[in-house]
Amino acid sequence: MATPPANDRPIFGVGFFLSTLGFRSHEMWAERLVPLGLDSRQAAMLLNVARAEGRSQQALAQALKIPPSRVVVLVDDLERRNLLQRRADPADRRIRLLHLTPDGRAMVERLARVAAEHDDWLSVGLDEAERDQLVALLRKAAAGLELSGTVHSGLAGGEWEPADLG
Amino acid sequence: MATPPANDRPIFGVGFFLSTLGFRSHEMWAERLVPLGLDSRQAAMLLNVARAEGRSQQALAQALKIPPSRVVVLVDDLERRNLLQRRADPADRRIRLLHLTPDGRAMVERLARVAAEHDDWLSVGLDEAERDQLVALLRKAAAGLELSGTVHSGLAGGEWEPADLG
DNA sequence: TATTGTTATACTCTATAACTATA
DNA sequence: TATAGTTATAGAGTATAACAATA
Repeated sequence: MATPPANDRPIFGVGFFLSTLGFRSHEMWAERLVPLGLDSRQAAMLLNVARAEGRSQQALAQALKIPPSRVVVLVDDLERRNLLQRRADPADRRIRLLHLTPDGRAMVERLARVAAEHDDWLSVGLDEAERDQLVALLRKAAAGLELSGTVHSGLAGGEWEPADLG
Repeated sequence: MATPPANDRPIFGVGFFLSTLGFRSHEMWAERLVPLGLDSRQAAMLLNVARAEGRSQQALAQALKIPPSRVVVLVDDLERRNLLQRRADPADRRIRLLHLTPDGRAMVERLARVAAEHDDWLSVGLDEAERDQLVALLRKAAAGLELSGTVHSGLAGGEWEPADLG
């Protein structure tokens, strides 16, 4: 049978559950970050830099889709707390290269643990097979949306920029 | 085999994809509402009232988890545009009962069509079986989270408050 | 002249708290 | 006195635009 006409379809479909669960996931993620003293964006920044140290602030702003002016203050804070470090680019002195400090690297590991906890919490209603299935389907849906626009992705290789994590 | 230790688990799991896709879903949903002249919250309000006409503003505020003061201005706007109507409660004159106007009902039907389009768009990478599977898994995950706190739900009966739709 | 990072400004949301009218 | 709705105020978060240094 074909897809039923719009009016016969449930309002509570993919979009509804995705938005609702996504919202709740983000909400809870932010809560888990409080003890770490991190903003969800700052967490994303740390993970992003961890994946490619030596990024410029500009690149980061683009990946996270936030204005460069906002990156400044967030990096300011991370630098003050010795998690991130701005280094000069010998080739172009306008650019600040972002690097993790040892504390920053420790924080990234902590983030990985918290993310795992978070995932467990999110999928508490699912058994292991279902959880794998869910991730696979979400991945596929994301690929179909060419989400590279929103979250810079190289989906083909299974690589994701954690731009919006949180 | 058991769940692997936190540090060996991918950062890009359920939480990441749920947040990312949920965010994108909401973003696109809001875009689709622009031509209708609706805010995502206003859309949720209309759907909410459609499911139970005669709700009070207070009840609506609780269901949508937004302060009553905010409900006022949103209802003001919807009333000005003849989509919603405030009626006096004969039993308690403090209360305003919310009802859809004929225009409001037409708008709800339009919303149903837009929501169907939106769902199609979201699941463009999936075939029909996969899409059904995804909804089922999301539903199950939502049930596991006892999401009734965030989105007032009677999940058992498959009934959802569209509080956070969008 | 264009670009990186920065600072300053202005604006949009949002929540909070005062206020009124009923109960 | 307590509650529904409303109004007013103040605060957070955000983007925009001006600015300085370098290319």
